[in-house]
Amino acid sequence: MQLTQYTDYSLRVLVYLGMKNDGRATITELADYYQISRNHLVKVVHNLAQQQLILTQRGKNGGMSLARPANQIKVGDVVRLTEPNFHIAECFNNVSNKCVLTPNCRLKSILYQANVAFLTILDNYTIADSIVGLTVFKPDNSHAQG
Amino acid sequence: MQLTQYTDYSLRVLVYLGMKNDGRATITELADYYQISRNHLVKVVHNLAQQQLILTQRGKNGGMSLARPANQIKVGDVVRLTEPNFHIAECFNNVSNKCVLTPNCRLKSILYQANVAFLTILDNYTIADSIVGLTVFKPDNSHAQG
DNA sequence: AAATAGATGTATATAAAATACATGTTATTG
DNA sequence: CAATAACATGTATTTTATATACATCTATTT
Repeated sequence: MQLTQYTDYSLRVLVYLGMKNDGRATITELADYYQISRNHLVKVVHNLAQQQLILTQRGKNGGMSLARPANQIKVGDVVRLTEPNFHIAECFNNVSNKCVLTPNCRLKSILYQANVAFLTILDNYTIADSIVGLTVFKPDNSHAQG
Repeated sequence: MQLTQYTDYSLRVLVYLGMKNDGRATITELADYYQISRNHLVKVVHNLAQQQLILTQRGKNGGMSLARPANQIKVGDVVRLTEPNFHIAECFNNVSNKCVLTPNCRLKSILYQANVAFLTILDNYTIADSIVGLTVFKPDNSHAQG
């Protein structure tokens, strides 16, 4: 059981923006920081903007920023808006489902309850909660003795 | 977010065994009933036997049966024993993790709590609970008027 | 011994996800 | 108003995970 890297990257973008003093960043800056594919990030950022989780600005001095304060963005909502589906088992996909137990099987509602519980926990936290203890740039210890 | 079909099939095997009066079945019987790949089921069944969730018997009149009563097999345990991993995000995989936020990021513990909540719900149910209302063979309504 | 059924390992196919590439659009700045 | 910076968008390719197929072995029963 895992979330897609797409969702992972989406969360990291928001965390980075929350960490930065000015709250702004470009895709290139993020790709460099996380050492991940710039091209992939382009799509992640585009989706975050479509979902109104961030604001983007094209052109020179453009970039992105959080659409609202980090403490008002629930982790659960981010996951709901970025994860492609929550087809926990085949029976959750009405199109491809071929299980002969449907619709009498109780497993589906059990799995659904578990999925709800998963997202409910994430709803108890915001991007701000994820950031505690993090800073974009490491503290300046360059003058400290090795 | 989804479980693998492997886990889905594992659950279906246990549900089928729980449904049957004699509690016994062969791989071929299951593959026919669910209309799924016999070859794939072979691996599912083998794993279920290794995890001591079912007992298998080779040879003529062989087959499988539940290792213990259906009401003593938690859905959560089945999922834990069949799902290949619970790497909710990249940072859960110590081998491949390259996220620069590790280990200061709080997201990992938030996602872990959600994963625990997911499994905890499944621990509240057994294979017997999943079966309620199910029978292997449809009730005989052949004499009823259309 | 023959037939049945699971055990096991390897190989292939499929599907999903991630990544790369090409080009377009918008905004700023000098 | 031209040059540049940065996001937008669609398509193609690569990679990985998962599912499926195949071949052969071992065990059990009759």
